[in-house]
Amino acid sequence: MQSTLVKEIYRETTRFLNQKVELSGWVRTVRTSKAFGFIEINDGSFFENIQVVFEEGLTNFAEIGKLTISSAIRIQGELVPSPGAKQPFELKAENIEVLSLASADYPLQKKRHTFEYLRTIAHLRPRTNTFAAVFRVRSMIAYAVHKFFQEKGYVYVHTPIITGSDAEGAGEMFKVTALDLANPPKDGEGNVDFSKDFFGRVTSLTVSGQLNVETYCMAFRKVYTFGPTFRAENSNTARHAAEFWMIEPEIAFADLADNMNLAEEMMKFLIQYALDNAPEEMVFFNNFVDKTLFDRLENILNSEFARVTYTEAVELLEKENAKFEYPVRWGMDLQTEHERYLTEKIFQKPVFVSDYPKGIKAFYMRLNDDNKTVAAMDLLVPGVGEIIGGSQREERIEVLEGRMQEVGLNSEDYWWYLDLRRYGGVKHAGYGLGFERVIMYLTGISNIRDVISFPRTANSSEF
RNA sequence: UCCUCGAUAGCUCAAUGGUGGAGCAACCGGCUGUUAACCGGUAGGUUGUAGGUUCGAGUCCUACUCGGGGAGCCA
Repeated sequence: MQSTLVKEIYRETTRFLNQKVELSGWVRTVRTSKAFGFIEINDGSFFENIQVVFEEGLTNFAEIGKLTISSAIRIQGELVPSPGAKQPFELKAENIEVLSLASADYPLQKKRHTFEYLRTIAHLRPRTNTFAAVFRVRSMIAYAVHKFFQEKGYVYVHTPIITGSDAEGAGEMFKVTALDLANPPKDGEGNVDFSKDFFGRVTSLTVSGQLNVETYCMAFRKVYTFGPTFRAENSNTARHAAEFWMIEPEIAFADLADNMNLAEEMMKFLIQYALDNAPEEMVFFNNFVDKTLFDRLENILNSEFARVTYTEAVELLEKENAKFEYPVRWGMDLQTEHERYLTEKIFQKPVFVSDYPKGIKAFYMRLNDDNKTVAAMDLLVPGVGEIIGGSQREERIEVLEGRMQEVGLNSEDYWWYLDLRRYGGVKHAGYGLGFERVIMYLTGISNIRDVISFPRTANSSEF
């Protein structure tokens, strides 16, 4: 008999009802009585379990009644309507084969566990309802990201993981070296001589694919990256990780407004995709993780994101200065408390904040005509904070070189980046989207460590 | 990295400076439709690590490790 998947049974019930089927899966719970019992199994194909009924007529009835949680079994039987209220159908077992008996000290019990504990058993936590739901949604949303951009004609560019550009200013970098760290070669001044290293220079793990992907943008017009990103910041928060995935679209012949339009359309697409394609998981999140999830997501789908300039945001916030630990004034970067107040209290939905003072933003962002602000934008969302950071890029070479000088960068190190402005450079824009932050936003999970399979944070790289 | 709170049975938590307990899980038994099944019983401990104060420390002090919340940095 050919094995059937639980997902097929749920999605095409009439095809299987009152038919013989074979299932295989892992035991989630066993409830026994003297002459019969129930097993719920999960076969990995679907969020929901299926209930198996077994009776004392089975030759191995006693053995089956003592099955431990997470044991693997194969069942042949008939799919029948269930008299119980909690499931529409159940499998009446005619034969149950024990494929693998799990040790009784299996650490996941039939009870609620804290996320903190589950992080210590990251190799087992995808077997829980919550993490099964999180990681199935994560997989679907990764696909949805590609679907969104590919169907719009974007070219997916694999930018390098190892980079020699050392001074992008996006964060502390992890060094990549093949030198013997116990005995590295030294130069005349006693410093490590990286010219003897594998690449003949200092190299690091990428903190952003942006500078590289801009080059492909000038060839393909619409491009995106989607890959791992590394920051050696000693951040200890619920929304930072040392290794995370980032999506960076870049569009030519486009300005900051086009950039924001794209970001808004993409966010709505991803939300709709999750609701349409993972309904069981999303209902679970709404019931057990964040009871406001559906209200929040529906509100976003049905409304336009707010858009304010930094200057307007500062004016709005200054009226509320009494409420803040750090009062707002023009020229300072917005504190987390200010960002939260904007998106959670004033607008109560996602808000783009644009046109920040040039002094607090990166050198490559396009200088506005006021000479004081740059065409940058952050997307702030309730509960998560900054989920997107982007800008229109400076395409005027003399302005760009001037900005690099202001912030102390050596333009020779960026010769190929500057070349883009020499050879058909046009206005263009792009942004970086933190993939994990999207998953947090879509699921209501509040710690980034719980939306990455094996999170890497400071002092934490077990598994 | 800073502020703050915490770490006790496999898990979630109690225990006034004076004999470390409970619920759940595990194990044994019972139960004819269960739904985190239920009922009875058994076993389970170097109180995060290293020092210190004290007649006596889970409890007080110091350092460290890890975790939660907040901040900085950002995605």
